[in-house]
Amino acid sequence: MSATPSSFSDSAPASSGDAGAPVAVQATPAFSPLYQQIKVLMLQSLQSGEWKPSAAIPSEIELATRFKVSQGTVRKAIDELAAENLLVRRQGKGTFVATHAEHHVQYRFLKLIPDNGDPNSEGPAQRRIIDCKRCRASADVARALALRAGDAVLQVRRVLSFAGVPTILEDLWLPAAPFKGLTAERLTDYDGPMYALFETEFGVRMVRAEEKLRAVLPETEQCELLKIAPQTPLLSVERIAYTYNDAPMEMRRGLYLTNTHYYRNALN
Amino acid sequence: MSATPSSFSDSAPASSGDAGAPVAVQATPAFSPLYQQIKVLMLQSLQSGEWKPSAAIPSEIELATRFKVSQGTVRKAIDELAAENLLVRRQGKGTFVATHAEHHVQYRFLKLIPDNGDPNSEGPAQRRIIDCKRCRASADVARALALRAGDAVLQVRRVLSFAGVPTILEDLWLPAAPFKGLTAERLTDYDGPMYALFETEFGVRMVRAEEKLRAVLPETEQCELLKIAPQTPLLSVERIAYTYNDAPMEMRRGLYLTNTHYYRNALN
DNA sequence: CAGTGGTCTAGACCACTGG
DNA sequence: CAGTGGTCTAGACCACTGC
Repeated sequence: MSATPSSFSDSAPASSGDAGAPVAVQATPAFSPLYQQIKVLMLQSLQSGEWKPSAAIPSEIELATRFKVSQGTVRKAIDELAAENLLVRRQGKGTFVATHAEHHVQYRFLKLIPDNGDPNSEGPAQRRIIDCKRCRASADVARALALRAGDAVLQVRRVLSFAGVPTILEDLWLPAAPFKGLTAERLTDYDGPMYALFETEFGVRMVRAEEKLRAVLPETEQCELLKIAPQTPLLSVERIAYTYNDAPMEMRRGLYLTNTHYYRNALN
Repeated sequence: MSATPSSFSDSAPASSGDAGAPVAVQATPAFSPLYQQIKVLMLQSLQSGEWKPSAAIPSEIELATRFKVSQGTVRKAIDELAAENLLVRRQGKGTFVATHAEHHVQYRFLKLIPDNGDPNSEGPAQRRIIDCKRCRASADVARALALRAGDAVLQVRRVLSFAGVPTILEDLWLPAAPFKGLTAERLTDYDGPMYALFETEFGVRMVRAEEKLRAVLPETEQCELLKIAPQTPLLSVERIAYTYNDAPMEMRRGLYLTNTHYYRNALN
């Protein structure tokens, strides 16, 4: 390495000392370590589709020569991307783009667990799509998805059952543009997590999500769909899921029956 | 470095398989990288109290010479401990033992947030200790705390209010032995998070926790304490908190009013 | 066996903190 | 200014995978 590691990004040196005036605040000196810059480049490769879900990315040595840095530096970049669940390292095999399919746990973002604590004990959930229609975004949905109120969105409603017992009622909203062509039929026919379908069919990869939980009482229509008595308390889970660049791509509201299941959370 | 890095640690393999049988599974070849071994040593220093909460630990160079490894190796050990929130790195100053006190966020484990999303907007919670008594562990509590049913435990009940509105009703159980001398008065007088008091007064540091969430309806006594109407749905939060070595040290059951607050969770 | 990620080292230099 | 954590390098070697 002969080139200076600081890369571009610093045009005029700002003549730090200057004189005369207080020169305002000069917030961040905008120093970014090399591995962070490389992380950004790798994120672009992910986002652009150069590296596709479940595929292997180039080896560390290859990336090191491509970016003209040492192996240790790309390693640190990969480490961070792996910590964010964007990449998966497999010793002896390579580094792979994370995916919602083939992920040993069926639903990575679903934290509802049967009382015995073992998500595998009851087998895969039965999914029933109730509705999938195109409509206009309400103010709430628009805000969540960073759209304008009235923009076209897709609304999906479904019920998940475990061991034949309806347990989750979900409504979800998607921006219409990226999901053009999504129908109830495709949702029903697809065998696997919905987010896996989004990856393979629409090229939209959900990277992280935030949930807001509340205890609520159901409305009568919801009682019918879940086949429960009125006044049964339900766990309301409102989720916003993000793709790369923190762009919101899904808003979802689930009602969870917590008689035989619970929402598990780990605090660190 | 002259010594082999693999260290001791493999005396009698516990003869897990027992006799006659097919020799069992021979799980791990028991290879442990150097930095993991050092991490264990550092954990011992934390657990033994050699390094106290909020104090600085020795510098990386100092630790490197003490453990006779390179700085990079202790660095990796510290990195992991920092990722687990056991240590806090501060560039230019040193590495410090994490603590529940002086942590800019008042309650590190409390995920209930006001609707506006800003935990600071309503100031500190008002705490009212209702009860603190010594009693015998029920089967549930005993299992959670790894005790025997009937063992002595302390039971605390309290109410947290925000802006004068009762919002959280909590019952919590502690093993009596480590918390000998805990009284309602000390709980009331102490100004700061309860876990901070546990650190300074009893040398018990809570390291992580697991929560199980459900939606429930309150009993009449609970309605009175929270000053709510019957049939108000509440978020039930059952927590088990662990100290070092994954030893459970607290079982807690909270009832959260989610009219003006929500439980926030981030999924990665 | 070759190729991949994982560990470890030694040393140079940078950025931040505080006296 | 000295001391701390943070970055970066180059190279050696180890552990794991699959052919």
